[in-house]
Amino acid sequence: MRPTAKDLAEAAGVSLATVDRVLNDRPNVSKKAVRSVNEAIERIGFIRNPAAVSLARNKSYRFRFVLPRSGDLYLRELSQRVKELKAVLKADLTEVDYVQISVDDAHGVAKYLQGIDEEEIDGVALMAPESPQVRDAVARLLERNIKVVQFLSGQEKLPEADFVGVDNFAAGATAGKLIGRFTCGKPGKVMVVAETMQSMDSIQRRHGFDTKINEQFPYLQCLPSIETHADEARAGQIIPRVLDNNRDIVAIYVLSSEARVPLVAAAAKVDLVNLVVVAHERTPFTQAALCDNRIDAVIAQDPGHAVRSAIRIMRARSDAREPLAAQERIRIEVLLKENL
Amino acid sequence: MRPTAKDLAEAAGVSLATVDRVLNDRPNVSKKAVRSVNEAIERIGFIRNPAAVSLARNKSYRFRFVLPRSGDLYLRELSQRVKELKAVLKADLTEVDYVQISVDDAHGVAKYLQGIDEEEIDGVALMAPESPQVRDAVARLLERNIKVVQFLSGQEKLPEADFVGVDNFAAGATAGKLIGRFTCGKPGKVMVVAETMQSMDSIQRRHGFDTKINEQFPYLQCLPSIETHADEARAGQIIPRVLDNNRDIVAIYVLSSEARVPLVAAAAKVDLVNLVVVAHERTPFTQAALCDNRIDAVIAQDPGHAVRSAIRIMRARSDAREPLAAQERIRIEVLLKENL
DNA sequence: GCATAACTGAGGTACGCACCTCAGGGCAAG
DNA sequence: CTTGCCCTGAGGTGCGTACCTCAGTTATGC
Repeated sequence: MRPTAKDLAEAAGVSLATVDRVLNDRPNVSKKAVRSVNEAIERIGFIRNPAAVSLARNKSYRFRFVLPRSGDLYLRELSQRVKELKAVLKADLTEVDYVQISVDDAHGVAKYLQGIDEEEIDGVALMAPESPQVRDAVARLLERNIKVVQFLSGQEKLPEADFVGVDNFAAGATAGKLIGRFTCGKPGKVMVVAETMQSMDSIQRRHGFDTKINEQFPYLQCLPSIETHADEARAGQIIPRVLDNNRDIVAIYVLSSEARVPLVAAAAKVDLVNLVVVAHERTPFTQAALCDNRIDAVIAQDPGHAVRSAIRIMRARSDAREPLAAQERIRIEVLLKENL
Repeated sequence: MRPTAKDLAEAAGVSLATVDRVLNDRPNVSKKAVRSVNEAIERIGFIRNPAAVSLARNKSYRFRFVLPRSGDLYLRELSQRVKELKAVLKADLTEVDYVQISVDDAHGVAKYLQGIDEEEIDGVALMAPESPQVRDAVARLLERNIKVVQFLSGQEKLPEADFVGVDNFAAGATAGKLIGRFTCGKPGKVMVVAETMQSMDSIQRRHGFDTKINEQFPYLQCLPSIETHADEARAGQIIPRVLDNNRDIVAIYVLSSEARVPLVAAAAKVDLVNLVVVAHERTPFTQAALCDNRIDAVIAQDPGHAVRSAIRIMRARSDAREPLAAQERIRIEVLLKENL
């Protein structure tokens, strides 16, 4: 039979009340009592019954995902995953929702975060770019005991908040490796497209990419990053122009999470099937493009995993538990047509 | 406030006892009562509090992983993951252990399964090759209400039991794609090494591999599968001989889960760095070999995910719930040096 | 040695549900 | 009509923990 708190009290030679005080860090316990209880825990292998804890506390969790307003297909995937989990998690006393705000306006983000009521929200998963204001707002959330997870996006990692997402340097290097090997030693230029090079993710991906290419495939020449600013018209102008001016482009690397706009723009000028194309994130577009060989490989981080992981981490933090690091590492997935 | 069973009784116009009978499928309830309760559930959005259910039932889960006795590094990874989860899951009233038996002896496997006591074990995750005897034994386990998960290994999938693992045809095709693209159009032979071609996984991987190569890289010639039977001495003899007889080998595909033995044998004759090498499963060996370029890519299924998934499925089945299919799909991972 | 603070134990209630008993009502077959 | 069966409600107990009160005990400072 699994030992209960009562057994623990007996084994430690104290009362149930004292056991309770020790287990829940209540004041007015002597060091001696703490010691004897802790020792008894080890000795008899006491483990709190989480179901009973949950029932007695009768506490529920309310988490919010703060996502960018702008965005295309990948963002839709993310919000879709949150919605799906919403239904599932209701059973577990966990309420999840999401909002979309303009993350480019750091001041607005900070203001939004400040407006979050700690009586209503226990944790926030924040997908927003780095800025001093946001850093500050996050720090203040933590002060108010609202757990924060830095979600996918590229703040400089705050040591106080958990991070869910991949190592973007490695992701870029992986893209570089694939482009290098898939181009088979053929010299030429590589077009690199981003939404913006302001964000930490883009910088890190680009850095990993360049490092890999320079080191191992020096006959490939990477062009400066094209920034679309998520503007379809702008992309439709610039990208064909670059393709025109560089007839020896052999590969395209789209390092932003949204590949549709730039690749549709590029397809107006060249047949993507004849180029090596690597993009990020699995979306209906990239998946279809993989299938008909317009894209050769996709570097992805599973949005479902990411959302679940963020929730598990916020829950653990709310319970003052350590999350299981091993389980929460998000993998850099390499998707080919064959392993979709 | 979240509605409780009491609220539900009120809303349905019946007593708590009847609500209980409906919720737990007890006998002696009129169809009318069932209807009005179910309708009230929808109406007020009643959801059982799982913590209270767990506490009241005071039930615990005991699951067993049945793994092969033979095996090298990947098997060690698997058992390691089981051990790790053992400690974590104790908190959740879930006992997990594993045994290793000689899975080649179908009769022995069947006998072992038959000997499992349904009073002691609620679920079995079975990693063993297909055979009529094993199929039969699994069916009898299910009859005794012991949940069964077909774990990673290649039975023909029993429709009654859940399966955790990857699509091995797709895994083989992925390996074929990588070898095809990494060899860059250079004609030559491909050495294919397996432990045995008796098992369903091997057959499917080989089939996927051949299909891909024939379809897209016909200038590559795949040699017949070499079977090592996990015998180091045998591998040390055959593999160098094949390499000697086929000087135009440009790639090696190790389709078994254990890559160490065949690749060490091959390395005695050739420098793996100069060949395209694709293997399966992340182990200390494959990881090190990726790092120093002896292996170009590894096709992997994360053993930690697989173990956790099997446990979640067995738990869901024990609770007569449907597992969440979307979460339990095991990905075919492509590992390069860069995204380890 | 006395006041005060720090500690301890006994006992209770609550959480939401599962599972049990038992009494009584309705209904059909004989 | 009775007998028996199906159905229903009322009420209780227990699961293991959190959290509360209050009386009583032991150290601490002065």
